[in-house]
Order: sequence, then structure tokens, then C-alpha cells
Amino acid sequence: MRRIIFHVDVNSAFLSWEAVYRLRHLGGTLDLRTIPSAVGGDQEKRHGIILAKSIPAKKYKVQTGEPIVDARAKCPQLMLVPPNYELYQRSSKAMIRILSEYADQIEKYSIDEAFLDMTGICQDPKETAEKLKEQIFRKLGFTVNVGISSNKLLAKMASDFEKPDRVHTLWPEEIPKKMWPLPVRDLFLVGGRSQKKLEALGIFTIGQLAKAPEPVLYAALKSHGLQIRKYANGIDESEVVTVPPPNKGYGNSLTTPADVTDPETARLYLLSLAETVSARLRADGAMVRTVEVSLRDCHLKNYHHQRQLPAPTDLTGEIYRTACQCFGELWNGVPLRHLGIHTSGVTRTLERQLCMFDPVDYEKCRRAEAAVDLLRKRFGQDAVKRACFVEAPGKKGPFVDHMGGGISREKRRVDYTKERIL
DNA sequence: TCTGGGGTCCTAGGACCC
DNA sequence: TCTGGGGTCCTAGGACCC
Repeated sequence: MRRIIFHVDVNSAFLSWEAVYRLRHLGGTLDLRTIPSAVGGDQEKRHGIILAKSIPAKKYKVQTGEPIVDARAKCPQLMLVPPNYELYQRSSKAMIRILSEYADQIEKYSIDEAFLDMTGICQDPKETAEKLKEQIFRKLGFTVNVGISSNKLLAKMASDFEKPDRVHTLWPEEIPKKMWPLPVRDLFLVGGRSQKKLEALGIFTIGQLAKAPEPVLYAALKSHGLQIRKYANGIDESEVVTVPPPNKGYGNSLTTPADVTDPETARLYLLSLAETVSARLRADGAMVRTVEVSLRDCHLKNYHHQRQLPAPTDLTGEIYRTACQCFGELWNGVPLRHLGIHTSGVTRTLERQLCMFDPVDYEKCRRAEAAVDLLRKRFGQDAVKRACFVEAPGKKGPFVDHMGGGISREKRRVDYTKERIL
């Protein structure tokens, strides 16, 4: 039996959500979607890239991910608004709730995309998709595209056709007419690098890729070449996965407001990142065996270095110390603009093998960190801070947020009645 | 005061083992 | 004195996604 898969994609998600919020909750009259506008990071914090743009801004060739200065050069009247990730999470959840009325099998693919397996529960897919799309607009105020096909790949390709507020089908028999004429870059998993390699082979359209000899693609792109050739032929057997697979790694990173030139400040940032990463590990009941430090220097060159632990851990201290070792072996002294800690080699057995090299009483540390986690859960993230992060009068900077990385948290007001020093 | 932050998967070379 | 052939693990780097 032919499956029926929907892919639902919010049009200019972050920007649409901002637009709706301003109209419905702030009483604004200007609809950001109707003018050249974008959601962008804070340039002063060196987060100055475009996160989402309106359709009018797109006409000026403003691109997601590009520096705000470049976008402004193309479109001087571009209206910029700062991101509000909590709003996006709420908007996303509200949409998923509506989607749940249409299907049991829902895969939340990202904050603004979802797959629905409609097989056997929908007589007229186009009509159902129209109804779903209208319901989202009526209740939530933003538009979506819905792609319909018999597998996830084709449904996703279909939702990318003409925007906004449209339903498209891309059934297998429609592939030659609707998909093959498109530039090869439009195919899922064909990025800039693959595009270049393919064009060097004389492959410019998805149709040409579909018919290219496999050995030629393998020679140029290895297994990835065979994968995208399958996609070009509309082949994808993957299921709609309702339960998200467990993380294979946990990482956090941040761009610093100013270049870091001394190891003490760098280590303060590493400690704040170790706090964030290890808190996430403990919250998920995960332990890791590999710790990696990544750096981006002021010339935008990236480096990383990793190290194995003798036993899996979820302790802030162990992750921090390992990160410091990596950092010491990696950093060449060039000023840094970005630091990250990434962990992998995840195990989810909560029992830890006692290790003869354990530098500290593991169980004692565990209990201390569990207590801190509990306090932070109950009284807020800032209820407990290490002394080195506390901004005391007369203390010299730089002041580093004690939980580093993640999507930018609202800068909280410091409430000293709740502060505790660890 | 130009370029975020969170992920996944693949490849290749070297070390090491039998 | 021509130096196999599997296998796994570790590390660095690359590519792609939202």
C-alpha cells in the first residue's frame, strides 16, 4: 500500500512568530511579514547573523545565516528584531498540538517542521492538508506549507515548492515534471560542496543526478554520492519516527563578547560550558567517555581536540578538568572568539564502574552536584553559582555567565536574596 | 562593530591486537 | 630482508541539516 506522508513547514518561522506576537499580544499594527524584515542576533555581542527573513526581504537576496552587515548592504531599510526563543518554543508546541488532532504518527523534525504519517486515515490528502493549514492559520495566525507524498523525502521536497501558505503534492509519478528540472542544490543533503563537485561532473539538475552513473558519483562523493542519487530518484524508505532518538552527544558553545587572549579567562568560559553540558547530561541520565574542546580564533579558523576519560562521567569537575587538558594541548595563543565543549560516547547506565584512577570521591561529588541541580530546578538557574562567577562589588571583570552556551537566555536580574555561593 | 548554536553521519590514517 | 590481513578504537576533518 502506498503511504501518505505530510511535511508541514512554517513559512519564515521565527519571523512569522514574531509578527503574530507583535500583532496579537503587543497590539502592534505593523505586520513584519509585509515589509523587508528579519530576526537577527545582537551585533554587539558578535551574534550578528540573520536567523530568519521575511519574503519581502528575500527579494533583496537577504539570506539566512549571513552577517547582518551584509544584509543591510543589500537592503538598507531592513527592519531587524531580536530573537525570542521562548516564544518560538511556545509557537512550535502550539502547532504540534493542532497536528496531533490529525495524526498519531508525528515526527517533530525541528522547531518549525514536522512529518505526519497519514496512511489509512485520510481519504483526500489535498483536502485534509488544506484544512490543517487553514486551522493553523485561524487559531495561531501564521501560515505553513504542506508537502504531500508517499515518503518523507518527497514530502519535504514538496513543501519547499512555492511559498507561502501552499499545499503541494510530489507523488512518485510527478518526479520528472516537478523535481527533476530543479537545480541539484535544491535536493535535500546537497550542500554547497556537493553542488560544486557535481557541477564539475556536468550535473546541474536533480534529473541529471538521478541518471548519473553510480561509479562516477561514488568516485567523487563516496557513499554520499549514492545516497543523493537515491534521493534524486525519489527513493526513501525511512519511517516517521514518533519518539526522538536519544542524543549521541551533548555540546554547548558560545561566542564571547570580546576576544579571549588569556588562558584564565578561557578556562572560566570552559567552566561555564562544563556546567551547562554536565547539567544536561545529569538531567538526561547520560554519562560520556569523550570530551572535546573546540575553538574559533579571531581569524575565524576552527580547531578541536578530544580526549577519552578512563570511565564515563557526568560530573562538572571531571568534564571541566578534561576540557582544560584539551585546551592546554590545543591553544596556540591566537585570540579566541568562540569556545565549545562537546561530549560523546554516551552510556545511559547510571551505575559507574569504580575506577582506581578516580581523583576524587565520585559518589560524594555526585551527591553535591545532584543537590545543586535540585536547587537550580527549584529556585532557578542562578540560585547556585560558583564564587568565581559572582559579580561582587570591587571585583575585577571579566564577568562570565555561570552557565555558558545554549540559545541566548534572557539576561536575568540578579536577585541576591536567592544567591548562594558554591 | 562580519560571519550563532545545536546536532548527525562519514572518511581516513595511525595504533594496536591476533 | 620486500613489509599479510583482518578487526577495533581513537582522532581529526569534512559535510550536511535546522
